Amino acid sequence: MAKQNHELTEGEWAIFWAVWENEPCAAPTVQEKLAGQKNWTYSTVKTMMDRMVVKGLLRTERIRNLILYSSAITKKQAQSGEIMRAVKRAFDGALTPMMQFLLDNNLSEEQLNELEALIKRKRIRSGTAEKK
Amino acid sequence: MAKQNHELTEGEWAIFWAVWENEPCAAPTVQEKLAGQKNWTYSTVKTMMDRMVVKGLLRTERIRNLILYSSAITKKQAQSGEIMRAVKRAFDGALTPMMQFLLDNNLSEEQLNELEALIKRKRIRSGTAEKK
DNA sequence: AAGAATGCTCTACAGTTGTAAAGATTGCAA
DNA sequence: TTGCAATCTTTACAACTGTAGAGCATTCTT
Repeated sequence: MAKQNHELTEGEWAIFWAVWENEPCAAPTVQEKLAGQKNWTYSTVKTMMDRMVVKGLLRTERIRNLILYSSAITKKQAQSGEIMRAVKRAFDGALTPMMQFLLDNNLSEEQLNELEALIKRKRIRSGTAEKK
Repeated sequence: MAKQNHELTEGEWAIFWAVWENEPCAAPTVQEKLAGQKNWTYSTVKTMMDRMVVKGLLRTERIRNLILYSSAITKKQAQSGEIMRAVKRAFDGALTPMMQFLLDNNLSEEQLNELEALIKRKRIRSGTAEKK
């Protein structure tokens, strides 16, 4: 499988979103899906995608004259990588301080409630007893 | 104040960590503090710092022959920006899905407990009643 | 078969980032 | 006062990223 810990650029993220929704898909498809959001020409999209293939982020499969691209990393991996990148840079690699920060600075009361509910639900799902 | 939403690079983060701990401080100081972690020469550090001044990330004050640097954004701002960047790219800008993701993928049982405790403590601190 | 579409390949270029050598300046010590 | 040490200034360069034009190949249409 593809090597972990790819730091995706802004452009790569945009392309991935389109690819994940449509893979396997051709470069023109990606360009169309992105139009409006990113006003990239076909050339631009194709160049970036080919670079991503070299980096091991996308895979290709040639069908006659058409080149189909697929992601070489899952959305989850990418999301996790992005979070890890933030944690590493901004919180010296420690997740809990980042959570603490979010709690203190970014979450509304409503989001706190939501979060608490998520924790409870997660405990139920995974059958873990709450520590008294 | 400095414009918000600076996307800091890896190198800029490294420099900021040193500056926040020592400001106002001279470039050689930063280089020394970073030695071991980043093996940058004085030239490298100085170049980056001067670029950061141009970008409005650092400020300078000249005392006779010495140039002292200070941060133009707080650690909090930078951390928040880094998180927002991750949320924007990897979670389409929505915080709660990111929290959900963390819960599901990155947090251990122990961290869940810790998190729950943090929420409770925060509620007490801010005097907000828990919604029943 | 010829032209139009469609998709691909090649090449290019400017801005940013990491990286640093070389030279200029200046202030202190002998 | 003369030279060394510390610091600053200038210049450079390669890799990466965003951006895209120009031309080539293939296939569809009439």
